[in-house]
Amino acid sequence: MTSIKDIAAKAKVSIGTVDRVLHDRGRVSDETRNRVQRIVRELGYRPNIHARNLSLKKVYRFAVIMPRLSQDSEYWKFPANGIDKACRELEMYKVSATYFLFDRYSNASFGRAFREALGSNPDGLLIAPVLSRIAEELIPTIPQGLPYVFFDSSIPGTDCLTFIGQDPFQSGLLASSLLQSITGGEGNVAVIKVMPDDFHLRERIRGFLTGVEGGKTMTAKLFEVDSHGGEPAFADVVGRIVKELVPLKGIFVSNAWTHSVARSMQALSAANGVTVIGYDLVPKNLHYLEQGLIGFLISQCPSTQGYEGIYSLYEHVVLREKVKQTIMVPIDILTKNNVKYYRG
Amino acid sequence: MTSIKDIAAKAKVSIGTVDRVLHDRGRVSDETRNRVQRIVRELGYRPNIHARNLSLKKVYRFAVIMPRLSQDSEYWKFPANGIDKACRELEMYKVSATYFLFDRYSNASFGRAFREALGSNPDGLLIAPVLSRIAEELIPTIPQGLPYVFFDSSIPGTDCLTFIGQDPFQSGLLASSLLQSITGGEGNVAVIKVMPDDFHLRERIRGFLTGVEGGKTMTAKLFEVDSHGGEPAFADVVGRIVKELVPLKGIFVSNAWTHSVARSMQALSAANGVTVIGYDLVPKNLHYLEQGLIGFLISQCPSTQGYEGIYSLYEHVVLREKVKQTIMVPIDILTKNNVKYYRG
DNA sequence: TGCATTTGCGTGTGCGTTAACGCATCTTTG
DNA sequence: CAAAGATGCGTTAACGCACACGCAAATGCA
Repeated sequence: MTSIKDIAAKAKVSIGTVDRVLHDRGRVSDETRNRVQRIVRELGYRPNIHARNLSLKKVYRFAVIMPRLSQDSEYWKFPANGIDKACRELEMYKVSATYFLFDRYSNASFGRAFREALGSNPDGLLIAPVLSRIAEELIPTIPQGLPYVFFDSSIPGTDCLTFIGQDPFQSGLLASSLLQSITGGEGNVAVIKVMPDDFHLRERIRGFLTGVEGGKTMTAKLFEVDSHGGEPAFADVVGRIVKELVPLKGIFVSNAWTHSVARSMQALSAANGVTVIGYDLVPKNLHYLEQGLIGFLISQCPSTQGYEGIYSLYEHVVLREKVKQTIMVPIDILTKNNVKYYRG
Repeated sequence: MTSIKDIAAKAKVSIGTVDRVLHDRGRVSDETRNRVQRIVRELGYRPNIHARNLSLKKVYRFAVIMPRLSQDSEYWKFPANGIDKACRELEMYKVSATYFLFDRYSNASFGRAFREALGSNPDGLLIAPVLSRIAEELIPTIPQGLPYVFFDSSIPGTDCLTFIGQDPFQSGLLASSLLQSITGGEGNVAVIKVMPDDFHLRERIRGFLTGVEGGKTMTAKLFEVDSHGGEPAFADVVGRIVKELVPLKGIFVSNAWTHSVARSMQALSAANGVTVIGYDLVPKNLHYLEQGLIGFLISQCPSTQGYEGIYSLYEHVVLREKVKQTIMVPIDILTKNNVKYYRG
């Protein structure tokens, strides 16, 4: 471990000069600066984090901009758990996170959260840009030099520090592959597109349909349902599915509303022989998975996403290390037999 | 954050006295000791980890006792990766690990590794007690107060700090459930028990058979194969399976030798319509999974096991915190469609 | 030339903990 | 009863870094 002292000795200057070079606070001649910088590189100097934290008074505050925790069947609680866990681990490094939550269906609400977050003068942003239209508009207003990390979904063309998420196309492909294994590659399956949709959700469906096309003789039919309609809307679409597709082998649901489909299937006594595949280990889905009314859930490691998001900011802002540009989380397959070992 | 200074002030003693009380190195009157201890409790004092590390010269060395990395189809490289990752993260806390590898099939070799590990005077042990007989014998010789963590498998009746592993029974149950979904709950499946076996492996098979019994009309037949016989032994048993069980719907392999089964199935051109389920993301299994000759692999998050093992020791020895008694890792289901997002 | 400002650098202090050291008091021992 | 040891406690120097301060020398400006 080379310390600032070793550098100073080798460069024949004082530690004060080395400090000025490292922190770029001027008052150093070009010649000295270059010499010190060369030696820093040569010795692979990395500041001792303990010494730094001992002397540093600065606290690091990260702003988290994401949907309200209760929305999407309480899905957002999971990323929040990961964020909280990371903050607990990094507490001694003076890292903290503040939430700015928005209504997942309101651009105005996103805008408010976004502005409030920036107004709090944070050291970094962790954003779930589920409302891509408004996010795309506001991202450029982030001050130069303020790092921001996307999780869940991304906004192309921005220079975010890191993106953490799942490959939605591949997850759809996986779902279709599972369903084909079970049906023997034959029969009717329904694809439920839950509206309002977003890029992520469309990619899942595209992946699923691509898988079906590449398979044998399984046929898939797309159904749309507006989630604002709540349970009745799902009951309605499931009713249509059961009537139209005979014999029905499986249903693919494009997001966490899977439980509403399972519930409707149960209500119609139509669940027998039909495999329901959907997304996310939210409490209601867990219930139907355990009952056997949902066959598989695909999980996108939401708490990991939150956790890694904070860590990415920490490594960049506090440790000043290079961080990964993208972190793809695993596509976890959950059944009633392994679900108890996943915590989201 | 209350510091040792605050305690000293409140107790009207010097920080030296507080330090002596905290570290229990005598030379303090009972009255003073009690007063200080009370204040420590009242103020909820926790040492500042940065200050501690800055002043501490002690390095923590953990000894890792596990099979040679090349064994079990290179399975053990994965836990080693997790261990290395943890060590990299904890490098600044002066934590390091030393490997003491043994031959997975030799009690004498385990004994040697064990004695060498103890001889190196470590601050903690991380052990994969795959040779349960000899391990059971040697564990009691661990000096009092030296913490040890088991991963992969456990030795009941010992007071290890933590056990990290997977529920093997449940993983077998999961495998049978997957196979029943695919076969529609009917037809013949083969169960391959790879010898020499151990508790873990037997539990997986017990789980699988329990699942089959609870199902519909699927019938399972058990086959044993000695892994010392290598590829020919597997070719032989697969030949028998294909001949005996007609029509064959699936094969469950109890450990990482799954690739040899897939290979033999391919050689016999008997892979069509047969779903092979086995364990562990070792390189050869990955290959056959991608080819579609292995349908599912069950992974036990081996790198996580190594990672968590080191962390458990770290938290106990360095931070002196309470740690979890058992950590059950998820039962990951891998297919060719999601495998690329798992790194073991 | 004289004075003010800037530039280049070294010094010193604080952060909280550890642990070696040392100074008084007592207590035991020959 | 003096010497030797034990007891109870305070003092202080690291540990590596951040940052304020201050002192010369160099430079600018009149």
